[in-house]
Amino acid sequence: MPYGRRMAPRRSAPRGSYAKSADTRRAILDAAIPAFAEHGPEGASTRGIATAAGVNQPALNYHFGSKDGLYRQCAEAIVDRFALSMGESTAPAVEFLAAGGSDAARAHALLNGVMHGLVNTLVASTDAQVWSGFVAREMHAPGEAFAVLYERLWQPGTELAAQLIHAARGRRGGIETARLEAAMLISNLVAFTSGRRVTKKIMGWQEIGPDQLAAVRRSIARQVDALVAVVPGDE
Amino acid sequence: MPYGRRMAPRRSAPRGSYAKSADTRRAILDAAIPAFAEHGPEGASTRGIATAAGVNQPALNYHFGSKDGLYRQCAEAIVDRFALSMGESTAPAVEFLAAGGSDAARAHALLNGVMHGLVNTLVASTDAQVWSGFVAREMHAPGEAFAVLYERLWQPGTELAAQLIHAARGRRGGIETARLEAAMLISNLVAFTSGRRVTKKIMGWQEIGPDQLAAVRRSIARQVDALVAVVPGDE
DNA sequence: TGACCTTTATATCGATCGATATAAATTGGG
DNA sequence: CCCAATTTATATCGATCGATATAAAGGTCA
Repeated sequence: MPYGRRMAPRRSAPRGSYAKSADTRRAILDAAIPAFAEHGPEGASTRGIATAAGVNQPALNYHFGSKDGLYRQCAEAIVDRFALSMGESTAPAVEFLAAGGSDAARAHALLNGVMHGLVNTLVASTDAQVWSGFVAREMHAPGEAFAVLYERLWQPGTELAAQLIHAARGRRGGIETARLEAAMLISNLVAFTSGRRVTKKIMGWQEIGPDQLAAVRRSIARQVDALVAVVPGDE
Repeated sequence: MPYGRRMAPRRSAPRGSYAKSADTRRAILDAAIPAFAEHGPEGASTRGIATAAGVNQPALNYHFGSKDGLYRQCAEAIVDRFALSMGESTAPAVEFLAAGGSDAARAHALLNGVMHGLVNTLVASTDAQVWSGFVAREMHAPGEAFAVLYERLWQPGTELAAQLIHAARGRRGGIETARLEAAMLISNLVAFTSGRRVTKKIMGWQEIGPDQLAAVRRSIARQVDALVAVVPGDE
């Protein structure tokens, strides 16, 4: 029986050097992420994703095992790409905190840098507009990807901002309050990710260009300044 | 042919006094809203909604015409309930603005009142946890309900907050900036609606009780104070 | 109470879903 | 170049989807 041998579906990239396979996987992921973002894990159809990716439908099961497996890999891919985009602005902040840095002014500057990078990644880039639908859905209705997004995105991101707020206050005031304020500070930006369409309509913006980005950065910087200036409990 | 006469499905409440029908409609809506919120308009099944509502599946088509018709009515119901919950805190603010009020301190107080009401409605109430999934999804992936939510929820809500910010600044600074800041101020609260699960996990909160609510209100009030204290362009 | 309208329940249709058995084509190591 | 492993393509399965035709029950008012 020379042909027709059945194979167990793969769950990870092959060891061999079949280069084409990696391209197919990438094409499927690039089609699946916007599909899941728009229609959700239940509403998106494997046939639709396959057509958009230019492959046939069983290719999804072959490369990712199942629809849920593909969904999980989409989450991993989103986190990887987000981390890649944020690395430049978070690396010095992580280094500063790991060294136990206590220079409040430097912490303040690093916090501004991280938020600047976050605005670039989430507001200026068009990729994040696709990711945000995926991420927002998983946040409200936890599914197969919740653990990945929490451990690698939400928790470390919020904690980094919280530590920087705390350090910028000279380590005065509670870290719990700093965490809450970090979560709310980051939440501001959903007005330009998930809520981008509504915000543009309300603001009468045709697009989010340099002028609009500058306005967003000004508003964020003002919030950071106000946040750092007040030590909770001291008021 | 005494039985089996076919009827055109209804699209609105019947004129007569068949009281039971209103109960059925309400039961279907109360089952449909969380179903749509969790699984989306495509992922939620009419059979699942019917079972949860304690009715049979064709009842949905009979009372709401179609799945899309039910989805639209869910949006209307959510906006109605939201408006009912917010009326107490928005009414005096609307009145103040309609009268062309120019007392900046009063505008500041009214803005605090509106945000206080918003925290009560979105963070303290459990209903909003269900609504938020519905609303957030429609915000990112506009569907049958986008127009209703925009015209009756997002646009007037943001505009009210923007006008109050502007008035609290003594009408100095641009109204556009106030609109942007209003949108971002309100966005803060998604950390406790769509993002409630993640925020609770990050904060280590078992529940959002009086202490947690007070912390949220403090943080919002500080943001409002900082917002009003700075007139954009004057810095 | 009887005629009529409204509402609920049953059965079923065609379409589409995710998954898989199977076959064919492609690729890389010897 | 050839054999074996990998990847892609075809066909089809059972399950579930939204919708509707039809039947039965419940309510209203003369």
